[in-house]
Amino acid sequence: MNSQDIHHIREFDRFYTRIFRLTDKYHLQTTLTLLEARLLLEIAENGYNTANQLVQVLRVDKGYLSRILKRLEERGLLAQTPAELDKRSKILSLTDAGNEQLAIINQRSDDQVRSLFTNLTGSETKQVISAMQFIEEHVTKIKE
Amino acid sequence: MNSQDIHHIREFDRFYTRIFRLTDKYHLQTTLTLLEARLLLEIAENGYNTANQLVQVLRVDKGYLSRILKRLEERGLLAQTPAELDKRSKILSLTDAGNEQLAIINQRSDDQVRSLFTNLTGSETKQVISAMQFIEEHVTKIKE
DNA sequence: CTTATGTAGTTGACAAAAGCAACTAAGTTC
DNA sequence: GAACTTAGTTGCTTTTGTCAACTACATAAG
Repeated sequence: MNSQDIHHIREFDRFYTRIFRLTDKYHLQTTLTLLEARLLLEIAENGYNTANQLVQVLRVDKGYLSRILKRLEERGLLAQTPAELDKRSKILSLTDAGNEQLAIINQRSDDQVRSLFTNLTGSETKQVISAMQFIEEHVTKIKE
Repeated sequence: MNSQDIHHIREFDRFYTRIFRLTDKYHLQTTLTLLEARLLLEIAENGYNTANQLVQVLRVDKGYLSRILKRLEERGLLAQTPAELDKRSKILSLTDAGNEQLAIINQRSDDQVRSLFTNLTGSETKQVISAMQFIEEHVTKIKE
């Protein structure tokens, strides 16, 4: 891999964080932080249902996470029920209110993605998505 | 744009931030934060040489930035010389020590990019880069 | 010229986010 | 059942980021 290649990739990285950081604002106009929103999503849609799993996948400090989860619970968005198998851990799930919040966030996030692509034709959009999938499939091969 | 499309794009977004966040650590093993490293880069390589320009391009609070620049100056990495044209502003430039730090960061960052791609063949790498460039060219059309 | 208005950067006060380490309670190993 | 590991909690601290007020300079209008 030559230095031109590396240059292109780092260039893309800066581009990406600049442009798509807009998408990071999807939690605005709700009362949730970015991380809180992401937690709801991971719990409800990606099946991560213990604090420990979330620590692994989001690489966040467990103490910090513990507090955030407590806050979400206090706000009635999250339920933490003691696990039967392993009494040290708690099973996380969204309450109805939590699911509603998540739906709002998803809606807003979808809107923002849509607005990022409004200037593209249908076929350009398809090509961008193909490009994304190509990157995803190939770069995922990596061990962490 | 249909909901499948949106799903793919959001999926890519999560993928990207998860994988490439590794790259965000390029400042590690130096004493610089991510933002500090980025500032050095923008000043030395992208020609942004006033605090105000950096505020625009990186979208950071000017008070916060002011403090960070002061810290970089105190550490001998940055020089701030009063501008002749507009005495309110200061022209930013890296000291030799600052350029050395930046070189280290660039080296490290390059290494990390390289390691992200070690499992790809040469032609796969080329294709990933093409995909990145396609995304970059098309999604940049957007007004902010 | 001088008054009004705008701009670049600084500073203080504060709030939110994140990290670290010690701890509890429950599981695991041998 | 003693030694060790693991899931989550709590107290303490640092880092990061926000906001508003302020200074010094710049620019435009009368």
